[in-house]
Amino acid sequence: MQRRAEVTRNRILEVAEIEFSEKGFYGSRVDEIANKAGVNKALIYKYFGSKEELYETIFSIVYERFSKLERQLISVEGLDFKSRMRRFVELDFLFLKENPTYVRMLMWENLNNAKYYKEKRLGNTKSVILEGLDQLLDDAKKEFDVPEEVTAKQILLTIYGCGFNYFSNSATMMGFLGDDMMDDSILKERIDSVVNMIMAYITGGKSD
Amino acid sequence: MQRRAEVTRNRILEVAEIEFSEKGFYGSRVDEIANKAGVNKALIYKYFGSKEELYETIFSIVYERFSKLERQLISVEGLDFKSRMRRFVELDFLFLKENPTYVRMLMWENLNNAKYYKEKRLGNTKSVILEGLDQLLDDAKKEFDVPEEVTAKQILLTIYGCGFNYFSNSATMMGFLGDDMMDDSILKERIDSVVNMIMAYITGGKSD
DNA sequence: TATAAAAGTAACCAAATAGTTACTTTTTGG
DNA sequence: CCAAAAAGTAACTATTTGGTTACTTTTATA
Repeated sequence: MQRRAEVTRNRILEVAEIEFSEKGFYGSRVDEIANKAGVNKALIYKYFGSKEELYETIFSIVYERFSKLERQLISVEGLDFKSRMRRFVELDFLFLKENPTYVRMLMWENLNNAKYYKEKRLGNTKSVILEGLDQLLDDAKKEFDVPEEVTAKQILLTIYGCGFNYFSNSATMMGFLGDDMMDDSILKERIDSVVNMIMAYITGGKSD
Repeated sequence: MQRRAEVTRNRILEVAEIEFSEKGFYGSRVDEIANKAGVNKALIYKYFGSKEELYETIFSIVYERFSKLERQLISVEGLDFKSRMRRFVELDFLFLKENPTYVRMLMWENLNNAKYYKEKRLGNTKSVILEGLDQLLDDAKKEFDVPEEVTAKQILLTIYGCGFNYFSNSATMMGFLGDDMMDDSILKERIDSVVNMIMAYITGGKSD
């Protein structure tokens, strides 16, 4: 592929990512993607074959960014357990804040019963994350008296649940929170709360 | 409106709820809704005016079910604070499990920047919920030494976040959890974990 | 039971949309 | 510098889709 073609291809990808994340597969129009990319529609079919394959390509790219984050999460650094846990939660929230297209594409994907997610066998990093969190918990057990029921799985569900939901449902949450949920200080409060809650859970309240 | 008309109208509503929750506004086809309801398409326009108004009607109906739950949540019963908190979380999880169309419609709605949610000024019950949770917290303060940073807002975000996300993202979570997330014992484990975590947070680990 | 109103339908339309074909322009290597 | 290959386009098609119109059937009641 020539230089010019790569530039054009990337322009299509950029535009299509925004379109698909905003409107989903059904809501997006190939004509509109072509127009916004300043390109003839036929070129999209030449490069990507079909609307569906274009969508798949975009989803893989966007999901890969999250996979990269997960690889960071498994070896999170910090002086003690709490600061490592804080960093873990912070990295997750920060990623979600800075990657709204990921949040939206994962929502579309879940509404579509994770069709492409399953097809491409993504989510295999998850067991790696669980192992990493398990090791983190082992370290916690040296510092604190961790209750038996505390598992990496439950903690991950809590962090991912609180994190993802904060951003995915912000439109319907906005109203009742009143605040600007994307405001840095509000966000910091939320992160602090999640960290402290998890710490209380893990340490049985004897963390300080 | 005659008896027959009401039956027909309800049949359309039932079918449309499934269609819209499964495929969203753009993915749903008026023709298909008409076919599945065993009705001529023109009748849908006679009753509801447009595809958009039909969607709005459905969304209001589905959201009202959640509003009803919230009215239950504010006056949750129980012997002590922990059992009331448990009941609160249980009711939320149970509702989400039994109302998959609500979960999906709220996801569509959030992807649509809460257009109808805002238009219809839904979510006004949220401040009522916050007040209810505040009163629950006041009761907790009689029993336990509750840290200052603990607020109704943060607890609600945690419960709603963990609850909603568990169901909304189950398709992409399934893979890494391995289990059947809808299995009663797995679900009970999750609820227990959320309750215990919140209790540890609120009581500073001195709940038992 | 006659009739008016309500319930319901067949068949159509205009616009939109995914995808294709035959063509022109640009780039590059010998 | 020129021919072949790659990049890119204009204009088309078949189908789908939201929406409408003119019509028939059913129901209730005076």
